[in-house]
Amino acid sequence: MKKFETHTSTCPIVHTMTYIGGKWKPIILGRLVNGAVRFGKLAAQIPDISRKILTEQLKELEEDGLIIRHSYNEKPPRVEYELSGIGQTVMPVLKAMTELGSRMHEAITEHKRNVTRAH
Amino acid sequence: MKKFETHTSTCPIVHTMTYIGGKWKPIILGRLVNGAVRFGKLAAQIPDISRKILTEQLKELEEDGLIIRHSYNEKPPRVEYELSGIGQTVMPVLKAMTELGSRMHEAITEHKRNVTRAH
DNA sequence: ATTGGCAGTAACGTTTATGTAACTAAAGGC
DNA sequence: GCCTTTAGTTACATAAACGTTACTGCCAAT
Repeated sequence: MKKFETHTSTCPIVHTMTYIGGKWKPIILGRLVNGAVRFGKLAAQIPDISRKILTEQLKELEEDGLIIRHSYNEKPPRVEYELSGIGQTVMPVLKAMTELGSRMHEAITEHKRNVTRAH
Repeated sequence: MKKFETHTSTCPIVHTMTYIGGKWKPIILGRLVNGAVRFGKLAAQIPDISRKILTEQLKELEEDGLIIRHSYNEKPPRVEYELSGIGQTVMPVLKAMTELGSRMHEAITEHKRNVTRAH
């Protein structure tokens, strides 16, 4: 997503989109609500995300302070990601998105079926 | 945003992102919560969106059934957009995003200042 | 000696999203 | 006749986002 000009804007929704508006970020954050998760487990649980994109998104989330990266100096390596204090504050949005998703998907699917049938 | 493979996914957050995950969609929907708004007013109220993008996004929202387009046959033309029933169900998400945005922006700004100072 | 697992990185290519500028129609005012 | 207004459209261009493939280091097990 092309960056907003955050400094120009005062709209709170613009701010929210700036930090968690990426295609994958809400999904990644949603996987972390139950505690720290390893890199490999994230990659396995999120369908169709490439490791490169996952790495990039995690790095951005870390730079913004939404998540914390724990790197254990072991072989083979072990790296875990967990929500920070700031990251926890996103949970109400994730919760609302979770509650909305399935119902809205059904409603829209039916809406489109009706539109198609109408012609 | 590249489309998700919605049919493959069962994650509600993925569904939500599919329909309102675009850069501008939550912002547009946020402008409609207080009733129908004309095209030109939307363009004026949303900073930095081009008319072309606004048109496209409105068309997508209409196809998904989130908003309703009212076109009055006048000269010069008048077109208004308003939230549909499905569109109303998005409001909890918009509300959560609104409440989160400003506070998160401040928190992240301070976080980054600290990181920079630490070196 | 070879293989496997983990958490990446590098180089490269494609696709979407977004942006700019110019243009349209048709009525009303000057 | 000419200008203004509204809600777009068209053609063109760029910038992000996203993806694939191949590669790395290091230890343990086979």
